[in-house]
Amino acid sequence: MTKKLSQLKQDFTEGLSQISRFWGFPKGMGAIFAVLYLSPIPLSLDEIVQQTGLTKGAISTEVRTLARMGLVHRSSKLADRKDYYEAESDFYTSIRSILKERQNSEFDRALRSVSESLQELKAGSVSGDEAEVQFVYERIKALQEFFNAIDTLTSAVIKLESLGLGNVKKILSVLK
Amino acid sequence: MTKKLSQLKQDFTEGLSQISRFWGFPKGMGAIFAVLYLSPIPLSLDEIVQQTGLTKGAISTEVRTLARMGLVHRSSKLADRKDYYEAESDFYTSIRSILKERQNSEFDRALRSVSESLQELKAGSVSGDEAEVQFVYERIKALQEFFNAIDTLTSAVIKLESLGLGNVKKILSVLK
DNA sequence: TACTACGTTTAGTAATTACTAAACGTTCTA
DNA sequence: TAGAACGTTTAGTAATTACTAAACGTAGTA
Repeated sequence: MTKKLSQLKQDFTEGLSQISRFWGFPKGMGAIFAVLYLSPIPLSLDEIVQQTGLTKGAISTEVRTLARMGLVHRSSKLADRKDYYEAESDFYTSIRSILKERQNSEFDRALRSVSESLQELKAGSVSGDEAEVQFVYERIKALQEFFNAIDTLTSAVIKLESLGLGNVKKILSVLK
Repeated sequence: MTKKLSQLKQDFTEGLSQISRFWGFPKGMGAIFAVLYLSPIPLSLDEIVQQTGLTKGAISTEVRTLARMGLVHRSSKLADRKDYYEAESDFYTSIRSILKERQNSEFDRALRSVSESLQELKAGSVSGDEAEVQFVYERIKALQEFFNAIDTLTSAVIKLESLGLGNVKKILSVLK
């Protein structure tokens, strides 16, 4: 029982869409990436429209965030006004740029607010039941230390010029 | 300038709500966790209602998923029909159970569909332009290898009886 | 047995997010 | 200068998700 290549591509795209949603991204984003990832040549906006069924507007914005995350790259041909996009094929590279992206986002702001709470407690400028204040202090401190560990870890990953299979293996060997 | 402990707790809760949303969880979930995390004693559903402003229904369901993820624990006092909840305070433990959670979820299904695509290509049961089939095959294979690496890594983390600061440091030392 | 105190489920609503369709601005071409 | 071929923005809609209010089920108490 054979299957058309186009059908296979579609199934694959479907799968990536789900994965995308699972990670909290729009499913359209997964679809766009999938189409680009399976294309041997860079595609224009309109070609992506054709292959995904989404509208130009949606793709225009989503492809931009994909580019910001380093998952796709924009290029252009001389004497052609169209933009072309192709998928980054080294996922380790992508991961790094996603992490980088996330470091200076909303998350950081929220994180900072946790730090602030801790500062206030440290400075003794919080009134309330002594024992409870102490308890809350310990807890928030523990949380912050955890966040710091995560942050250190991601920074380390970002700094690697390539997280490759080699590094993954190294990590594995240390962990067992 | 001093601040009431209750105010500080509220700010902190606000912060965790944002972080929760950032990671694709309902913000209420973050709030519930925050309240439990800052409480020296386990809290009943109704106490959580009071401190978060959410309804019992919502909390009932969300606290359950928190428990499934290993972020909170349910307990009960003798001669008291109420359920009590307290936060897991070792985040490394939490991470492990979250990872465990995720391994047998939607994600796996989607992942398997990718594997299937690969199988079909391997078996030669896909018709289409030869060169393109080959290209698609290479790409999907690369993706799967990446997924496998991730999977191996998370499995390794899950197996550690404790991912502690020690292990984090080990990883760091290997990476640089 | 009926009453109360709880947690859960359900049906509906509010809020958020993903998307569409169409107007728009810019740049190139004639 | 007008027109065409683009990508982008915007205003509105559809779909999804988070939540509320209230009915429900169960177990313990009088």
